[in-house]
Amino acid sequence: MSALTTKPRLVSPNFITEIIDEDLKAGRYQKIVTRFPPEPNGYAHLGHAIASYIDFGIAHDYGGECRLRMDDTNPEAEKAEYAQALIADMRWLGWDWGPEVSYASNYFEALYQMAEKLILKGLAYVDSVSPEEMARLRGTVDKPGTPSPYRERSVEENLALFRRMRAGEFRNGEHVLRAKIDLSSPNMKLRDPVLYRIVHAEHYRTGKQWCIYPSYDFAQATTDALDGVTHSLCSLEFVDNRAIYDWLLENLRGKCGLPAAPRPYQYEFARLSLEYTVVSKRKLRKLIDGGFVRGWDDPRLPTLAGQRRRGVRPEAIRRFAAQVGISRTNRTVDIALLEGAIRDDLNTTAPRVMAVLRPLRVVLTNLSEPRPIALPYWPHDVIRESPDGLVPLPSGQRVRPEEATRLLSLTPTLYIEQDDFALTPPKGFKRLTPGGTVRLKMAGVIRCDAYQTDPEGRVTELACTLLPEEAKAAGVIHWVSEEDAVPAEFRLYDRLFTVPHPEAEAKEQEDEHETPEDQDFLRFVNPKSLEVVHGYIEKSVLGDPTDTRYQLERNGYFWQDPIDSKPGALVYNRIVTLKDTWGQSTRQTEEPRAAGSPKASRAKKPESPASPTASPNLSPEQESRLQSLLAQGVPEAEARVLAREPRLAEFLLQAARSAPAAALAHWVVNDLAPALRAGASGVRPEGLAGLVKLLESGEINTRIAKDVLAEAQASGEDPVEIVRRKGLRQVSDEGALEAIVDRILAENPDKVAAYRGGKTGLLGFFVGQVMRETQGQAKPQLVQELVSRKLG
RNA sequence: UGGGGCAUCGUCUAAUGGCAGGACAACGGUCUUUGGAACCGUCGGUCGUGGUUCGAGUCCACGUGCCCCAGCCA
Repeated sequence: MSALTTKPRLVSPNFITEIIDEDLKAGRYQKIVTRFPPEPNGYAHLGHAIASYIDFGIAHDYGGECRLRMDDTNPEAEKAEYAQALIADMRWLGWDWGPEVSYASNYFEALYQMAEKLILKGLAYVDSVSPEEMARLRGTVDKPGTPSPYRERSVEENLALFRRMRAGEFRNGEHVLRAKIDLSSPNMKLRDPVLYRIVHAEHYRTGKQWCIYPSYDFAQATTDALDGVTHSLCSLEFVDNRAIYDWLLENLRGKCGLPAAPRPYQYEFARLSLEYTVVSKRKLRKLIDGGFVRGWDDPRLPTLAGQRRRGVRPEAIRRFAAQVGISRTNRTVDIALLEGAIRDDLNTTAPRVMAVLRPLRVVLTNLSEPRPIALPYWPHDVIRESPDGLVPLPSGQRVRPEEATRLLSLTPTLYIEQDDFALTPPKGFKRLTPGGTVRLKMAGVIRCDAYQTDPEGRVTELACTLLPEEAKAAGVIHWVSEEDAVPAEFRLYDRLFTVPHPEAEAKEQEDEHETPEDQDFLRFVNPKSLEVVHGYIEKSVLGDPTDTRYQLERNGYFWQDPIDSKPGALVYNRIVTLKDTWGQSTRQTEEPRAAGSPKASRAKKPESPASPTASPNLSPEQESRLQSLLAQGVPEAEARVLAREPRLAEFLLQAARSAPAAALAHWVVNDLAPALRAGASGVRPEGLAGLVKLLESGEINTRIAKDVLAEAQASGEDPVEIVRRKGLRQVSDEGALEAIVDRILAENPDKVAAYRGGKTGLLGFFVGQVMRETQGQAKPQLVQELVSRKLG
């Protein structure tokens, strides 16, 4: 807890931190250790960023550690290049994993020993059927698997075979090592999963030292344990694999150098997808190979390399990750959330300078000589909100606001944006028009007196007059003097796809046209995802560090492309646009947000008009049980549930020997059922009956009964005994309750006013307060009556 | 189809059984030498049907929808 107060927490509380809190409280672990285990088979993308944020962030929040581990168990897919890139990306994000990167491949020998241990214990066997045969024998989701003829090999034979596998005596696919678990398990993952397979391939780290490699399941569990991981967080598609994870660790703990306790446990969270892009490595590769983008670091890609090259700062990505948080719900994040995080980050870190992307030449007819102008790097609001009153120069040096300027000059010829002049302005246009005026930012108001056009009618040059300072102008535009103008290329990036969910969209089409290949998502690539224009940027930037991010006023955030930009040939990437409320209203309804979102297909109102009281059909036996229950006064809703579940009905019947069945039924169905089904209820029928009698007599209230029952289920103590031991009793003394009600009302004058103002939902709040105050013992009906009477 | 997971404003996400709140988006306004930022406001939600309860987004039942699992990938 003390660690939390020193640094702000990165990950907001969630279902996993709840588990951690409990584990820590129970003393199960001294220190939290998590891990981020990417496979080095491609470049990290925003999905990795989110996952790493959760793994590293939670470790950070608990003052624990997070290991960065290369999950390199498949030599055919992995490369040193990818591992290096992954490490660089994680470092860029700012994560700290201590001095060493962990590698699954470092543990190959230890893992091998554990596999032999499993063989020795008769828990693993060498199978020698073909892959096709194994698939056939595994059965299907509704047919159990059948044992392979090799399943009952002796320990000696298995051991000998496994050692020969390691020695390289067999070809790929001839044998595998399998865990002997359960071939008829409804969980397909448990049907004797493969632990080791033969792969004659060169591993980027271990070379040809090995020709057998551990599978994902075997490696995850074992390397987690070896790394000292306490909480192993992974994504939701591995929920079924957790059973293997637990099986392995339960059988391996205390052996082969693994501690008997504590051991790591796996917890899963949802991955997220992002609109207007794809993240699967296969699809990214298709975009690259198909020439749609220029490489893994193309600024349009969701790869971290791409985002970095685009100019996005790691702070922005972390901000984004913090916002999307962590959950178990499949989600597709609105791209605006990412863009917002990037803008927020840059707004206070990127100095403002001017550049004209699509230049239109302007001649000031009444300006004879250059006029020097000191332009501030920062707008008023950033200056005002600066915590220390200082503001950075592009060099990073913090200075007083009045010193944060650069010197430019207004000259008789200059450039403005083509878009900032309109011959026939749309309604609401606040820029320059023939005969109209506009203010040049920090330089003065001009009036357009004349314009020249080319043969096609395009405006090529404006003749303007510089007006006195008091002149009125509708808007303010940016500009660059010819004398200060440095030519530059500007790369304007837009979304990579024209639809928010290219994969879903492609899938739908596939269903319709039976397209054989899954190439269809490529049809939605946005042909205008990159627009290159040539314009001018003010020369002040020449003296700045090349990695300076700027806001080019009114144009968006930019920085120099770290690879293509050269001193004589500047290239700027647009990191993100500015929010453009004008453009939005003008652009009018273009893309009516294509359907195809995963949620769009979620039937909002499925509406089953058929049967309002849809109850499943009962077998004759269940039907007769139902009738007998009804005869004993059990309400129909409960009776139906009980009729279908003999175990519950039996419990009720036993309890009903000493209390009325009608009063018992809902307790059995609503409160006890889950534990009863699992055969793990600590409450016996007589216990429930006793409790219900107390309730019926008015000695206790439902609140108390519920709490006591929950406690009894967990501890096995008799509920009536708990009531007695704790001295629980319903308080229905009106005078006593009234005093408490009065106090609660007096303590919350604002809520009282709100209630009287019509916010009647607050009744529950007041009752809740009184219930809390009396530790659940007040008679709620009475409290409710008192509260509404007093507020009435 | 067997097993598993999930369901809260358009999107993301909160709410020990007790005020359905926040962020993004949208819309409107204030302010602004950026049609930016900031500030204020508006719009808008518990998948459905029953049940338990003084009180249900939360517990129970039955539905509905989406996702994952039948690689010697991870």
